[in-house]
Amino acid sequence: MKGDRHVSPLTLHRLSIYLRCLRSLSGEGVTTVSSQTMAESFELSASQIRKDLAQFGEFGIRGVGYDVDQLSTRLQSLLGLDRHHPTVVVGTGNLGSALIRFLNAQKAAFSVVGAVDNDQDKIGVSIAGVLVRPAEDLAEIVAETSAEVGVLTVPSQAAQANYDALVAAGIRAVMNFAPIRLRRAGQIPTRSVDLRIFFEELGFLLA
Amino acid sequence: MKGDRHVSPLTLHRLSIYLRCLRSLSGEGVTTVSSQTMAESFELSASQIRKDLAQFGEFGIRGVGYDVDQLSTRLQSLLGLDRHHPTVVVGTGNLGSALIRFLNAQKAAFSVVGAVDNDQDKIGVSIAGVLVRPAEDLAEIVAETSAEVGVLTVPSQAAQANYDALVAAGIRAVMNFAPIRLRRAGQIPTRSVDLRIFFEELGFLLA
DNA sequence: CCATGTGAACAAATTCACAGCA
DNA sequence: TGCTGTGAATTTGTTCACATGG
Repeated sequence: MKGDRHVSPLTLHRLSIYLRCLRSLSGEGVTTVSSQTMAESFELSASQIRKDLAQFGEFGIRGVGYDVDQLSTRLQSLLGLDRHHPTVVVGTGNLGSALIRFLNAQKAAFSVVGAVDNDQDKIGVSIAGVLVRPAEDLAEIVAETSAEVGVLTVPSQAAQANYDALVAAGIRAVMNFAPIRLRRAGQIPTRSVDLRIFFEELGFLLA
Repeated sequence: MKGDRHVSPLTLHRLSIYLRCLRSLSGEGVTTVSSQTMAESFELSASQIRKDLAQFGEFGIRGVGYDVDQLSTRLQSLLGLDRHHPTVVVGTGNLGSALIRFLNAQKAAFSVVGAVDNDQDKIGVSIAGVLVRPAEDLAEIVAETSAEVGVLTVPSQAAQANYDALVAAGIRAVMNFAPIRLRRAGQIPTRSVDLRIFFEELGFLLA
């Protein structure tokens, strides 16, 4: 590793993709792979794979390639997937409840340990084993569960207030699905995913 | 406009963001906005806004700025949002049904006109007014409804086969939510969204 | 040998800075 | 005057090509 430089969002995104490819290879029983083979199989660029990985250390063996499982493990560690990240979901509508089921179905690093909503009809209901509690309990839940990640799946009008509440409650990162540009509070890493934007991009390609 | 050059994915993504910002401004009753004001309000870059927009024509008035509604309309047209894109959903699990409800809740360009699943328990059920039919009926549904867009929300093992089925049925664009790298069939625009990748990126930022 | 890791060459994207127009 | 639209400068990202080492 060469002094933990800044990692570009593009590289970060590709690290996740490499991990997905490696898992797929591992599932097929492949133990070693060269950047070239990987590039051909998954429509990537061989030199880019090498450049991306080289930022974090020397993972390959010259003349041979990369050990699939070893590299996989190393990437998981880089992406913090070898640690558990307790997650709370704010807003249990269609998307919120789908995400709870999605995240808890796969036994992965992000598991949902709490959920809140302000709709009386939803409070008290359990989704994939997670009890939906009133929005006022948010800070309490974050404290009780040591939740690190907050998932925002509330309507856009409510997004900023709930974001601020998450930050105030001491959450360490936020994943926002509300279609709005949040005003950041502090230095909390925040990732916004606007499903409508993906569809709109497709709309352009259709035109 | 200057001879319809290639539009970079980054620019395309930002066009969607600009549209979101303009709608928000319009909702606040703002009628005119300068690139600078917009940049400050939404944490964007003023010169980048101008560069991006200038690719498609001269939308602004020097000394004044942009007409919010006019630019909004123009962007919608660029993104093909002034046309209707009938959409079919393949796979009506958590995410699939959430997307059906999501897309049909907002009266927007993408509305779901059909859905298929291969689970007997789901076939015959209606989700937000959309009847779930057997997977075998896919080609028929695409033909009946003139569906342009296919949304893939099936488990990863089934994704490639269903993708191929969509393409064979004559779909014009595919939105894939299965966490797999699809092998493209033909020149069909295809956009993949892997929710796990967004979480993994957040994992890195937490580490 | 063969494939990695890397500096050097190239390409793309962003920012700067200002001419030109309402 | 004030803000757009745009070439030029800069930064960032990608590809190339090869020295290096298992």
